[in-house]
Amino acid sequence: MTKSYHHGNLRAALIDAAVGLAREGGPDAVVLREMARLVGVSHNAAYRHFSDRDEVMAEVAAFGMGQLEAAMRSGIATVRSRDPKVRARHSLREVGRAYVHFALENPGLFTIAFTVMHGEPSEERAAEMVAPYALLNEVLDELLASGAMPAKRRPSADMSCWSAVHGFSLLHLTGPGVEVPSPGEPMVEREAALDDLLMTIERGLIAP
Amino acid sequence: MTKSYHHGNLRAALIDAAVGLAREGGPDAVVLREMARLVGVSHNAAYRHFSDRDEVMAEVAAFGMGQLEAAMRSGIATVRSRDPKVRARHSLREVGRAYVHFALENPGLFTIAFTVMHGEPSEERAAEMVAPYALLNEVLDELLASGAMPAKRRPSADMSCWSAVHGFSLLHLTGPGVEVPSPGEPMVEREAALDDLLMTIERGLIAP
DNA sequence: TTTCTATGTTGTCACCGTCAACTTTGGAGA
DNA sequence: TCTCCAAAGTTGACGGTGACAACATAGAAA
Repeated sequence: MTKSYHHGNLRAALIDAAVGLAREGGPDAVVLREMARLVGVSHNAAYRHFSDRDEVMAEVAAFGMGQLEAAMRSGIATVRSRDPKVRARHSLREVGRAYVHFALENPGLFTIAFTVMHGEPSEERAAEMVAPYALLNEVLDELLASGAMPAKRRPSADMSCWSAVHGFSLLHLTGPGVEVPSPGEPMVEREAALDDLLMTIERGLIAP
Repeated sequence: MTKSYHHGNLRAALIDAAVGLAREGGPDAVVLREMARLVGVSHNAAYRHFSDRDEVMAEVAAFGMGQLEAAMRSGIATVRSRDPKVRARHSLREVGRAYVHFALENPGLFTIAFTVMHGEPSEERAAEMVAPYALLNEVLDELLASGAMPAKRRPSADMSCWSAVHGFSLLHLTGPGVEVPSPGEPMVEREAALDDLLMTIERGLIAP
């Protein structure tokens, strides 16, 4: 409460502001001075907590990855099937769907999460950044264990699935000629296209 | 030759410089003042030929799309098969491979080509921006005509294929945890993963 | 109570995109 | 051939940004 000279936990507040900016305007909207303004602190205050703008971006990216992972887990949690094969296949579909939905609903965060950052992150941070990828691999392991997918397909399956949903997301976010859907009809088409994509990948992994 | 006051075709020269900067440093490296410096003209000279930095970026993007389309055509041109079905399938693989290779070899151009631009482009420019997409559709039409792919798959096939190669490209350019390969061994793994991706999509489109 | 260091602040610099006002040039019309 | 004018390039300025350095303050440790 003491809003005197020392803020208390400025770092967290700044990250919060940065996430807000990121949500609204994407990477370019994350401006150190604007963060400071939002928190009610002078420009340069951030430099006591971050060495760099890049460090702030890394923080936002990590947050975004966390949110993405959570969304993917929620997607998996909706699967009701008991039969292992069916369950694994449905799980794969739902992580994919959740991935795309998150990207389309959180363009700014998603974009920043997948923006290169040159600094070497900590061990823990590195793990955080690949959590969604790790989760996908869990689902694929389940698919393999259920016997639904030939073993030889497993090694490259992660990259294939990830590529598909990642590409679909980005094309709909920044692709040329891909109509930006105002909420309504186009959403339906987009969902249909997503369904087809997910089924195509699934067939590709499972077909003999 | 007359390098006096009037340059002659400054616009083209500036675009040239912009493309060079884009190649080396990606979007952020395209700096109006640096372009002017490279061409040997004062800052602000560009404003006689472009209304905006965005307009320059649009020009670079269009150039990149052109290069991408050319690369894809070259890929198709390598296909030797005569049998329609085989030929169509190989063409699909090779456009995909060319797409990814272009992206990985021209990160800056590729990135800018897929960067949103808010202004309404001309009719002609719009066509230029979707040329790679149009080319993919040609190949898919061929695949359909050859009878290799069920007709009901055709409508969403474009998005599925495009998503896959686009995602693969971007994940390898900016993905977290995807090791940046110095020329050598990792390239081989990457090519193997790409092969598997292309085959997975192909199976997904063709499997009954 | 004193002091010392974390944390914020003020001031400054270089760079960028953009606007406005000025200058030069080469070609169209007399 | 001469004149003049619009197109093309220049100079100068403004606000905004990330970063650095020097200074100020609070709050805990001594």
